[in-house]
Order: sequence, then C-alpha cells, then structure tokens
Amino acid sequence: MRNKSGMELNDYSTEDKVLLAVDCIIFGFDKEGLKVLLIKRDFEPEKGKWSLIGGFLKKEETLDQAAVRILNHLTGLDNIFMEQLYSFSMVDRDPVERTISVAYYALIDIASHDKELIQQNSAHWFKIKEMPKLIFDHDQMLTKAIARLQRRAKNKPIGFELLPVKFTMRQLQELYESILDKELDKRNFVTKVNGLDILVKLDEKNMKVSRKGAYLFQFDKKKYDQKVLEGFSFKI
Amino acid sequence: MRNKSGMELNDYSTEDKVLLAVDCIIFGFDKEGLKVLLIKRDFEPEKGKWSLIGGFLKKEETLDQAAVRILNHLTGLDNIFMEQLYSFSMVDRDPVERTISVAYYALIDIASHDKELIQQNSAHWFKIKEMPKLIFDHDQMLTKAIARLQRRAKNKPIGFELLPVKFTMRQLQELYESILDKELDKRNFVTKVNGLDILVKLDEKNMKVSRKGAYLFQFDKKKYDQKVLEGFSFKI
DNA sequence: AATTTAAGTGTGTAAATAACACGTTCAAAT
DNA sequence: ATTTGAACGTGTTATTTACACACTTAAATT
Repeated sequence: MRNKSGMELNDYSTEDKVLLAVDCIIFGFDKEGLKVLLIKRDFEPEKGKWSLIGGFLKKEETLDQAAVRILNHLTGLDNIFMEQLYSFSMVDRDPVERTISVAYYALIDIASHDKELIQQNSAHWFKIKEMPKLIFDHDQMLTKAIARLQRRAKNKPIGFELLPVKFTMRQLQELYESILDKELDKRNFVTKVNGLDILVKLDEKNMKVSRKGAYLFQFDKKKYDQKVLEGFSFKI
Repeated sequence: MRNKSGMELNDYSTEDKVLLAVDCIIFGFDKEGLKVLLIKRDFEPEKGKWSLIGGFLKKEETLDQAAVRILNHLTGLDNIFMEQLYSFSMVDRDPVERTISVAYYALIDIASHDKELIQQNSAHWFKIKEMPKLIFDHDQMLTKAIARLQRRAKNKPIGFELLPVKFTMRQLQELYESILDKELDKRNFVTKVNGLDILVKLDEKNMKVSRKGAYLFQFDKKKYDQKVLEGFSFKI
C-alpha cells in the first residue's frame, strides 16, 4: 500500500515506474466497408509486421493529449473523434521493456482525409474482415475496439464521424451494416432513422451513387444536442 | 514516435517513465442500499480525507493482478468480481508525483464479507447518496464507476455479485432500484426476472424479511452460461 | 379478534419492432 | 427506339415487448 513507511508523508520513491504507451485503432469507412489503418513497422522488434499506430506518453501531457499528438504526428489528422478504450498490461506484451499500453480508438472519414494519409506511405487501410496478424497484443486491442464501436454506434451518433458531412441514406445504412456486421432492412432503417429526427434532408442529390440519384442528408448536431437536453437518447 | 533514432532497434530509453497506480471502487449492498467502501488516509498528502483504496503497480504484475492484490491486502477479500474501468491521467492529479491511475471497480456482498472488513478499522461503507468529498480525482472515478455499474447491471448478471447466494425477489428488486436509482414496478420486475429463466426458486423461505416469509432464489450460473451459448442475452 | 405488514400473483393496453411489396427513375446496352 | 437492370423511395400489418395496474393471503402484533 501507499503507506509503506509508517511515516506521515508517503514515500513514492520505492515504487516501480513503467513506460506508458498509447496505441490507437483508427477506423475508417468507404464503399468497401469498415476499415482500420495500420502501419508497417520499420524498426525492431517485429520489424516489417503490421501494427497499430502508437507512441509513448510524455511526463507533461495527459493520455488524451498523447493520443491526439500521436495521431496527428503519424497521420497529419487533426480534430478527430477519439475515445479511450482500455489499458493493456500483460507483463511481456512488449519484449523490449515493461510497457503498459492505453488503447484509444478514433473515427475518421477516409475520403475527406485522403490528403493527409497519402503522405503516410507506410500506412494502409485494411478491411475489417481481412486484417493481417498484428504485433504484440494489438489483435486483442482491435477486438475490444470493434466491440466498443458496435455498442457506441448503437447508442450514440458517432457513426457520422465515419461519413462525409453529406451522405445518402444508403451510405448510412451500409455503414451500420458494416459496423454491426449484419444486414438491416432498408425500409425499417429509413423509418427508424427518420424517426430520430436529427438529420436534415438536403435538396441535393448524389448522382454518382446511382442513375436515379439519392438524396443527401446531413447530421444536425445542434438539433441533436437540443434533443439530448430534452431527454432524448439516440438508439439504432 | 517510437522510431526516433532512425536506427533499426527502437530506443525506449529516452522515453519518460511514470508511476502507475490502481484505485478501486468497491461496491456493496445491504438493506440500506448501494454503498462504497472508503478508507481514511493516514498519510500526507490529504491525510485524514476519505479516499478509494489504491496502490501501485509493480513491475512484475498485470493491472488485473495489482487490483486483486491491493484489494486483498487492504480488505482481506479474495475471489471478487472486478473489472477495469478507465485510466485517469490529469498531469497534477497526484500532487506528489506524476501518477497515472487505472481505476477498477469491484462488487461484493457486504454481509458475507463482514469478517474480513471488520478487521479494517480505517475503512467505512458510505451510502452512494451520502458520499463525502474524496481526494484527488476520486470523485470522477466514482461517477464513472456508477455509470458503468448501471450499464453493466442492465446487460449482464453481475448484480448477483452484490447479493448473498440465496436472496429474495424483493432483495433483488431493491438492489436494482438502488443501482439504477429509480423505483421499479414489483409485478413487472417479477415477470421480467422470471422470464429470464436463470434463477432457481428454492423451497426455502427467508422468514426474517417479512411475517409471511419470502421465497429464496439462487442464480443458476450453469443455466445462464448455457443460454448465452444458445444466443441468450441478459437484459433488465 | 382485529389490525398491520409484506408477499405473491395475472391481465389488458400501449409502444416498439419486425416483416413485408411495389412503382419510379434513369443509364446503359441492344 | 426499346429493353433491361440497378437503386431509389415509400406505408401497412403482425408480432413482440414494455408498462400500468389491484387484490388476496399468510403470519405477526396488539
């Protein structure tokens, strides 16, 4: 316990210190479905293997700040939805030195962040169904991240983080199908989403997506926040 | 990033190391409702204030192991339901030294662990509604723990961890009312719980609880596990 | 004997969810 | 000019689940 010495002031100096890493599961979505961004390690150990992006916590920053810094440094991305996931602490998870890793997950729209990411030539998007084996305990992290994403997507409007600002109803449905890994009924989905009353239907159509063209929608954050204040709770 | 040097082997030695604490929110339940176990700090800083129990991670153990060790060392408790909650990392959260704390929560049945706890004279149970101000960011931890407990109790049969092995329907209902902080309809509750079909109704009655006596029930873990395999998902 | 206390039980209604079908539009191919 | 196929957009019904609600009984207390 903290009070080892029996003295009044606790003595922290006898306690072990450890390295604290932050690893980040970056989710993206495009027409091929849900994806995760991985980088190929160019240093040992596990050089050449695929890995989540990660870095170390610095003394003068919080975990959230470290996660933002690491994400930005490695991808150029800024202003991204992120959430702390879980802390992983197997004793030998990193063979070089005892390292505890706090995993975060992030959601980005692949298309609108192409520029930043293209500069990252060692980074690649992998379909969630076709992930390579990852280093260390990163597979475990990914598994937990997917489970968290599925739960969150059902209960919070975070899915929109993965879409462009304007999207079609079908894109939204495909996103959910991809996250939840199951097919949804088109008519029921539309009814349910419209019932939430937090989307704006635009007068614009996306003509690329089909011959007929599909109406574009936009998430109305102001309206959503207002509804939350009134007791509304998102649920899909 | 990890690859600072440009050399093949990553150099971890330039990275900052930090203290890693584990703090534990211990929930209990008795006729007065949901409670949390706190200890009065007998060392500086914040001597005399109320605090969660905590300790430091050692180099050769996982966070889960540290949580178990700390809980056992401070309370004598063993074989307790525990789950990692969240990692807290405000830079000045501990004024003595930079410390990141990983919070865990634990569920125990107060009555059946009286013996162990009575030996802990600096520890006290506080009703969830009458908590004192806690040190550091422990209030924040508690808030998150309660939210997590509420979510989990609705979706997993963890509530039984807080009850004796044999309990009455009314005790179970009061537990849920206490966790969810709202009143439930008795008849609907009974219907719902019976519908789950994971309790065994015993031939025994608890005569202390009322004049008439109330039937005792028991959680049937085997049956529950079997039903989960068949796709069942607990929900209250 | 009368009163009090908590236990135990069943039914009807509303709300949410799930199932389900078809006509329209337009681009591309024939 | 016609056909074909792909995706769009919409509404009703059936089923399931959630909720609201009241009385009787056993036992203890007075």
